[in-house]
Amino acid sequence: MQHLDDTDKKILNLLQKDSRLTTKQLSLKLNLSPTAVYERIKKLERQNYITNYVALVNAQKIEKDFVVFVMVQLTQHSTKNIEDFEKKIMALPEIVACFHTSGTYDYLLKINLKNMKAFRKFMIEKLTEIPHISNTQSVFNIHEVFNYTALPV
Amino acid sequence: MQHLDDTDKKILNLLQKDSRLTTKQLSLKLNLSPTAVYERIKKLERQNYITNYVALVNAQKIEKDFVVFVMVQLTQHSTKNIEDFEKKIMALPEIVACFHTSGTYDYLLKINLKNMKAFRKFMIEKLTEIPHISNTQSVFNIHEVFNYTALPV
DNA sequence: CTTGAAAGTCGGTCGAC
DNA sequence: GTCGACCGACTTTCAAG
Repeated sequence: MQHLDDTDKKILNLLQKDSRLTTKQLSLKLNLSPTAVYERIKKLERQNYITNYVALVNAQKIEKDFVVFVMVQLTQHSTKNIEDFEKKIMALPEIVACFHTSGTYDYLLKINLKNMKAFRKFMIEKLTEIPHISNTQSVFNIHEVFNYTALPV
Repeated sequence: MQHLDDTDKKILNLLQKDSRLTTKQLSLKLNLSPTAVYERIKKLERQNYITNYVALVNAQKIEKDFVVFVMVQLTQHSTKNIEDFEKKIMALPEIVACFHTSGTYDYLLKINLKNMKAFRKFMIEKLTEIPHISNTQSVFNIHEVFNYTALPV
């Protein structure tokens, strides 16, 4: 499968919103047989268009809805420093995303915590303990307008 | 359920990584009966700890792995302007996340596109068409170190 | 691609502890 | 809270067109 046809795209868009849709339900939406839908999904999985299926958890309910974006500048950009830094970052469960970025700062981190107090503790005890950091800037999330896991196909 | 016990937390952590685990598979990992696991999952769903189940799609395969973070400054912060802006932003499928933030800029947008050319087109034809924007700064993703959908419970 | 059928598994419900 | 048993619905595979 070199490119996806409209039916494949519809399947991907639907499953990105709700992976619990059965082949039967999908077959009704797509005017296809359940077997055909099944074969297409298996193909999408086999060819790695679909990487995995996950449950999404409510950050508020588990008290992890205080979100901060921390931009980090490194002292030097040697391979060793970068590998060192990324390794240390990966070990911190509060950091849910880490992007190596262009611009003034080298990394953009997304942190999920309980509240400001937890953030203060995290910064003092964990992030500033990591070597090679020269400077950070924290941007606080005031309101999450939206944050999709789905990509438009 | 006011608070989650260790078993609930384990279930949430496991399902956040792979929602296709059956109650039977979970029961073996947790030394519990499948029914007990089933009841706990249903409770977690009912009480909105688990909001939904989704398929994750490989951004590379669908040519949407060029990621840019755009920070946006508004001209004025009136309620009308904010509502207006957020509404327009929501209508753009390239924008996969939008956070109202503290600091110099008012919004942090995450954009998924094919390449730089598509980004240029997006900026010229779509983003700058939106009213009330005074200033933007684009930060390009050089490398995604990690980007989890799972939160540590 | 379709239909139909078969086998095995799972989700979901039940009564009982 | 736990468990074992049950049944219908589903997934998954296959044959045939």
